[in-house]
Amino acid sequence: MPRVTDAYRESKRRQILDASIECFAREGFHRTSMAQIIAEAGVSAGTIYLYFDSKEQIVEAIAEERHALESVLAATALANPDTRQALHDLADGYLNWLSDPIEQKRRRVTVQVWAEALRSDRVASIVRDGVAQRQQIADFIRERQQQGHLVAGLDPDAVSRVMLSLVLGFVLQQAWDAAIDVDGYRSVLNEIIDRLLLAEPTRGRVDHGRPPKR
Amino acid sequence: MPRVTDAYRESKRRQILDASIECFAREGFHRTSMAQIIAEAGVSAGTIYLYFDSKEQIVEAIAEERHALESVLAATALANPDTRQALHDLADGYLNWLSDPIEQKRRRVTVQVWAEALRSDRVASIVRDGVAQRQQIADFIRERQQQGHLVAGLDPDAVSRVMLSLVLGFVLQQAWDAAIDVDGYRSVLNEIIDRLLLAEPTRGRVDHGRPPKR
Amino acid sequence: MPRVTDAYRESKRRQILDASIECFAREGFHRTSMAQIIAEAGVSAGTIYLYFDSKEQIVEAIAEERHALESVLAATALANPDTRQALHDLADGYLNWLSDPIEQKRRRVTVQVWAEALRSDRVASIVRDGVAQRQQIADFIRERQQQGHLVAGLDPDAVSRVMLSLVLGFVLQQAWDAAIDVDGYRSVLNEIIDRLLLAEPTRGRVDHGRPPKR
Amino acid sequence: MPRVTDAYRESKRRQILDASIECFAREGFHRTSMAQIIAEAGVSAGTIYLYFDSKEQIVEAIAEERHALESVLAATALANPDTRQALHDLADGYLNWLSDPIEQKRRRVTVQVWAEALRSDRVASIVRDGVAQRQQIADFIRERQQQGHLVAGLDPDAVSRVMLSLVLGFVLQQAWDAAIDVDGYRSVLNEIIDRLLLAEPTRGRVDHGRPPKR
DNA sequence: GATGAATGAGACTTCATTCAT
DNA sequence: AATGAATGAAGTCTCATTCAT
Repeated sequence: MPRVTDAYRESKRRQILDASIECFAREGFHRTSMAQIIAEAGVSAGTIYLYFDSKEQIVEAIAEERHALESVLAATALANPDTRQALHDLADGYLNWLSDPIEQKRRRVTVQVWAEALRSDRVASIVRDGVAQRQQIADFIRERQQQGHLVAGLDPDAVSRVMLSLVLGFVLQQAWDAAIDVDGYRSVLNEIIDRLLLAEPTRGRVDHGRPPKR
Repeated sequence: MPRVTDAYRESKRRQILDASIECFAREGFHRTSMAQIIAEAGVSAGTIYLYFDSKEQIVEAIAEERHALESVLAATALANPDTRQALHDLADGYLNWLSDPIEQKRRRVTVQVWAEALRSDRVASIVRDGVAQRQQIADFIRERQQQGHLVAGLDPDAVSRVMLSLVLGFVLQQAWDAAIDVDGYRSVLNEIIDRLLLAEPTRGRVDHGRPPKR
Repeated sequence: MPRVTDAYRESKRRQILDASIECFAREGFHRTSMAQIIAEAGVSAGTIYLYFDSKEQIVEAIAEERHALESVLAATALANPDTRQALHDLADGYLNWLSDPIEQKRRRVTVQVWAEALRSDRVASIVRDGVAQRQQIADFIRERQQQGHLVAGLDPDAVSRVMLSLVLGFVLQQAWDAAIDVDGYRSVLNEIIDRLLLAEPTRGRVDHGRPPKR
Repeated sequence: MPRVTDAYRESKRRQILDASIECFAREGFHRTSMAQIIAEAGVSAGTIYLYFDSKEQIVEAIAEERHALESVLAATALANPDTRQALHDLADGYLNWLSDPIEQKRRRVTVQVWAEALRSDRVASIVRDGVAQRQQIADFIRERQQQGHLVAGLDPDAVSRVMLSLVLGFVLQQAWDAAIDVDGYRSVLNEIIDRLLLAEPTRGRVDHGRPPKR
């Protein structure tokens, strides 16, 4: 069956990747044997190695794919000149994507990629690149702060880290418990966004209970 | 009457666990062989099996230990009647703990435990138990909302999830990049806490740039 | 009527054999994969199997080719009625051939063929046939002994084996170290030939140092 | 079965090496699978790797062993002050050793080691070291030439190469055909030695047949 | 005739665990 | 209690060969 089209190759590659994701989501990278991937993909051992150099490389390909998808979201949402809307869209975009049931299985793999990044330099750099979109958010924060649309005084970099945490943490919690209440999470996220948009600091405006006596 | 004292057994167990954490932090659970743990711990293969039934069980023991430590923090901080202070103390407590360099190596293991929870029911239930302290936070939020110390209208459960995310996300980011700016992160965290303490919703109070025309 | 000419087939066959020799000389039979031969020859996997039934058969074809070349030498040299000259020509012929740089790479393959002969009956019989030219030398020795041109009393068969050894040993040593001094080797060879031509035994004619006292 | 004696370890190692030699002699290095060695040695797969790092290393160990044995011969024989006797002893020593039926199987492995030396740097250096004993012979020749016990005018290095060839060639021929006539070979060897001991060159002393007319 | 993607048996090696000492 | 040599199932990957195109 020589000289196949690129589309054919791509579909075969997809087939292997999908089978791998299926297995990885079920059993984890390390508990998944090539034999399982082979069975799931319905191809022979040799064929897999025609498309990937090693099991490790399959993991990397999946990691890359994951993060490629993510970075699109930020770019489009943050283009909105309405600062509040931009941030809400970003949050909504992520949460909608994350709650897509089709994606949930894949997200289990993402969590494993995160752990794998601690061990594999290659995966680490993929994760680092993926997470680098955080810089877009930091830039956005900085810019909108200068325009007076966002409360000043907060380190844009730190804000972006906090926002990243809100996504990462959601992914983790959802991976552990798929029944997580997305809408509630979204509400709190939006509330945080709105409140961080305030120009004035608000500290001390409400009674926080009995103040410590020291 | 035991042939060895409990203290002896305990110290040997620690020795094995510490060696395992060292190896796991370096190479990950699955890439760490018993032989490596054996070398690191300076005990024999047979001895390890006198203290643990399997490699899996070592992982579980470490997972358990991790989460046992964490749950103390929440309980003490949240006892403070000053709501704002309680939450700040909670955030500070976590961040201080997390930035303890001694703990940083161990946290790499924590991230792997999170991934492992997707595969092992046993680890999953340990993680679930550990994360169950979130309930304490939710309860705290609910109670203080009723007392009027916290803005109403937000689902306490969702708020607690958000707060948990802020911790999980920090741990991840720090595991990937130990040089993360803790103080900046802390400031933003505290700012969020303060602003969430506001009794009044703040939506629309500031100019968010050119509003969308729809 | 063949679809392609014999010349075409032959050139393609050569191309494959040359590529194989190249690879075999570099990596050995067993470490050379068909993929390497395919790459070196610039043909497809399928094509190779149009010309050879198996990798094994390529080895055999090369072994055959090697020994076919060798057997010509002996025949021509030994036709010379001048016994001494015939033997010198034989030695020179071999050594000249063996020191031809183009042939040196191929000789590395010869050494492997020798080893392979221990395993493959087919290769063994090829080597045996190739080495059978030794019989020509034995016959030559016997004949010239009877004519009084060569010292009597030596088993012609054994002499031929010794002469074969001198060639085999040279090939081996040269395969291990291409910088071997050919001319020195040739001198000694010729000296041996000359001295074996002596009609008289020479034992005891020179002082061999202090004789053992037993 | 912990803490075994060195003797135990050594015997186990021998067991594995002997099984390997058996298999290698039968099938060659590359056609012998670890499974075959395992079966022949009667140990488990894991055990083999307790004694050797790889299949390759077994080959190297065998190569080393082969050549270690050989180098003893030369040293003892050449110590004899009677030059003629020394060389005869050397030749006899080798041939006796080589015709020992127990050793014949092992010699089939030696031939493969020679071929392997073309591919593996490690094996190559072992062969080179083993063959380096040739230097002892060259030194011996040089020294005895100076003492007038050996005909001068021949390069000692070349003579030693010729002598090495006589051994290598015998090994090869015997590996191909175990029925080789050792005594005949020995006679010719000794005759060559005797004749090379002559102080006077002998060229031209006998009639070599009809001289070429040029 | 030529191609080269596909095959799948089988290769080497690892490693968690056991158990005789 | 402690040891560590031994185990052997299972893992990843290779590669000679085939066959639809």
